[in-house]
Amino acid sequence: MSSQNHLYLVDGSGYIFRAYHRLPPLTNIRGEPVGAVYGYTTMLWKLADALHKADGPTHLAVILDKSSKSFRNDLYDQYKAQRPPAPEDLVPQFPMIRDATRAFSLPCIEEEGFEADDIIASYARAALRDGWRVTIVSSDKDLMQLIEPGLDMLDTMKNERLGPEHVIEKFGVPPEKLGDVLGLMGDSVDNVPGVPGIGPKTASKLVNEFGDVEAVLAAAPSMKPSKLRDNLIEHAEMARLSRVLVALKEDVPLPDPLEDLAMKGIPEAPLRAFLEHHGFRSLLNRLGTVADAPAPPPSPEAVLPQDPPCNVDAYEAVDTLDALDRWIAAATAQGFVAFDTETDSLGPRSGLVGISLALAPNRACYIPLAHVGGDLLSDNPVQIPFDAAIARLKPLLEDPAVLKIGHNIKYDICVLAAHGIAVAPIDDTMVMSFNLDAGLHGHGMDELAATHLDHSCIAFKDVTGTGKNQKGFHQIGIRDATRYAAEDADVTLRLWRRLKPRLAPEHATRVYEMVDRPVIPALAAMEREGIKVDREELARLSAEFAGQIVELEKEIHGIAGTPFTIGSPKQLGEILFERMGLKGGRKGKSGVYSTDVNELERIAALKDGGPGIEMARKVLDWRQLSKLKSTYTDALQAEINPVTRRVHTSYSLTGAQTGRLASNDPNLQNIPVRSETGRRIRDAFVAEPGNVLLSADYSQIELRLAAHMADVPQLREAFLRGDDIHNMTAQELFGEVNRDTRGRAKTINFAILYGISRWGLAGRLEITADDAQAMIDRYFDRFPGIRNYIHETLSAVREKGYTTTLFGRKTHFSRIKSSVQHERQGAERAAINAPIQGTSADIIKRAMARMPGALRDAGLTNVRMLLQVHDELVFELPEGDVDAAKPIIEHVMASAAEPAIKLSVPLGVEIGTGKSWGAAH
DNA sequence: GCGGTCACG
DNA sequence: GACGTACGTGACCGCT
Repeated sequence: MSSQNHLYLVDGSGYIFRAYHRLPPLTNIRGEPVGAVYGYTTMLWKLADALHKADGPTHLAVILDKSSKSFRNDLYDQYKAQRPPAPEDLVPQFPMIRDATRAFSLPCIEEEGFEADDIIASYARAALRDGWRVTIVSSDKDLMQLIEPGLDMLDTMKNERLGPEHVIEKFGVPPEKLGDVLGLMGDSVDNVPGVPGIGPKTASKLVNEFGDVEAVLAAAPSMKPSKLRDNLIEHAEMARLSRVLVALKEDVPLPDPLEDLAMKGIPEAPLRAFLEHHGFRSLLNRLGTVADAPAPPPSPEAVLPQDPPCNVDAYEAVDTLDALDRWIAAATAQGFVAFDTETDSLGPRSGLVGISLALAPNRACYIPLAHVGGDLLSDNPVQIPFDAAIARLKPLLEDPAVLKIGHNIKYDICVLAAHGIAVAPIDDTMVMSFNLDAGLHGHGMDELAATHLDHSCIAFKDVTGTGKNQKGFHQIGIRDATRYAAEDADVTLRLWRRLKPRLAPEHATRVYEMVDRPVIPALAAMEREGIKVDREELARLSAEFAGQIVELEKEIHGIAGTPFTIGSPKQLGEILFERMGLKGGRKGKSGVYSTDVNELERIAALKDGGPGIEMARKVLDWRQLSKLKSTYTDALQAEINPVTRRVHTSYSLTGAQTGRLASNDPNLQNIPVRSETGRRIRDAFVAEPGNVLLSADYSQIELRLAAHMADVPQLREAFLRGDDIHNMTAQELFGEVNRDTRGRAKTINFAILYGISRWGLAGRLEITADDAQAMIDRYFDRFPGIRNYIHETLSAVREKGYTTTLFGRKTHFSRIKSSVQHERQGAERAAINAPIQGTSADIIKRAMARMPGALRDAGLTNVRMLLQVHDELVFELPEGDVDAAKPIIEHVMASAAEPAIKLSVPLGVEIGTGKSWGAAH
């Protein structure tokens, strides 16, 4: 190894902005936001660890921006003028960045009047003059101008070194010409103007042709007449100014001499103090022995020793049956394998294109099965015959002794089911993450890789492109496909090694193994099955609605006295409240008048509203019909799968923080039912000839759970007797039962489930806040268990940061300690609701997981579960099976909590059948 | 990409 | 005294 000095210059400000946007919003043990600081600390550690290693630093400094003003503001007063202020949960992290740097005993350099980029450039120039090597830790494009022999850049998030070839690839010019390209194209983030109409492509073309900005401007008059020519001439001065603004100043006086930046290794004491201050526990582990302490909550990061970084060039493209057999044998011997399927499109009925496997970090492969396209001949044309590969993979994927690990494995189960493979047993890292960290961050693979592995995955878009030129994965060359696909399996395996050991100590095993994992195969089957939709019926409705919409439009424009876009809240608000002069328009924070249902209904009920009353009524009708047409009758026709001729939704297990499912593409959980017109859409969801649809729904499940969880004897006994619960509440609260008191009691019952506020209740019941408060007090006096439940739920969430359901599902509420009142209050209401909504979700998931087996055991092999709508399950079955299926379905649903949980209230299930979903209700 | 609106439990 | 007003979702639209 040479004794050459190697200076690392860390662009600290750039790093934290990037870390802030890429990493989840973690908080430390005191609830302070530290996501960016955590990322920054691990990054510094990595650098400090590499001291004296090949390519590692011998000298290092962190450079920060001291103030927002620099000499560039004197050149151009608009420089960085429209930059938004830093996000409020990032601001307090800036001083912590300095603390972190000091904890490593590293110099932190900032100078008034200069930007970090200029200081970095000046240090870099000085070091190069002395014959040192230089690495700039940043991914800022301005700094890329500095790249030259002996100076490179390092992107620690992508673990990528950037040399001149990177600049050429990205900007089409070598680093020394980059300033000219940046000057011409400008930079909207820094508010550097550049020349209008010139982006990276045009800029690099011009610079390559003419040399630099001055030469381009000089050549402009002789170009062929075009907008480009005009812009170059008209904005020549802006181009010259921009060229100066993007140039880096390389002669800033150095605050500390180069020699003072020498690294001394990682000093233990200050670093330990810093890590303990923030509770970065796994980093403390890395430091060595941890002081004896009662087991603190495990930190969100890794517990295992660091794995080697992902090496996408280490992955194998499997091109022979022998090679495939070797991978299968190794997986079988090991007893677990992470895998991922690649398909030609999204959705539960997509076509299989290839499969990747991972056995250990960097030990992963991709098995291309259905790639096509001419350029493959030069890449890797050899693919194993599809059927032969499937035949070999099936025993592995079905082997009860080999655990198959996927990230969102429901998708892979769907795809493989099309080829007769029933994947089992399974683990799912996405669901694990959800069961551990719901409410803290998302659970997509890219985000988890960044959080837990400090790794940035190859983006799907970077492989396939976007927009109209986007390719299907089957059109991707096998070399690129292997890098992407095998990396996904590798990352899944790495995530599994981090997340699986956390389940038991963090008490997430129960919900994972008893609720969420078991429901995956049932959901996959439902998605594959789909539901039949009567296209002709939808088309009839679309046409009918279209006619009515046109009529209403004419009438509305007539009342307004001018045509306008009714669907634009902005235009509608101006018509109503300015042109028509209606009073009481409320403007939201965006300055647009509110025109929502409440507002329009208020206008429609005005005594002196004049033409406004007609207007409001017609707009309400127009809105309803437009919504039904665009979202349902039009969109659903397009969702009918041409092969199965049914509609296949996709359920997200991690979409709702409370543990509910979410349905998308299309959403079949919000098909209209409340309005008469909307209900006609449910009649288009039908059974095949000879079959019927069966709808089974839990009656009042959330109120029943509240009665159990909050221990309210009157509610419990009312449910045991089978009484009408809202009547009972009305009797308790108002002493008499009639339509009015029952309606108010119902509103209050729901308000309780949602976390009540007197203001909210007052708004709903149209009474004063004082009266609402009196009603809430009375409710709590009659049902003191509810008051206790709310109190205990809030104490627990404030202390632990999360709520739990009866099955142990956690939902984290990081805003529960927010200093912003409405954020905190919002979190409190959500936390009151989460255990109830979440337990209900747990129960129906358990029913769904058991349903296929229960039906099979009863010999009902033609009964298919199709849909879940939170408290309702929809089945399709032969007419003749209805009588046999009803008691099975009823029993599975009613007993779904057992034996894990014994509820003190019965779960009521109501069942209906009919030829259509509408008729089954 | 965001806010407004509205469909559901 | 201002703030904004019930919990959880997803899709579509207009607008930038």
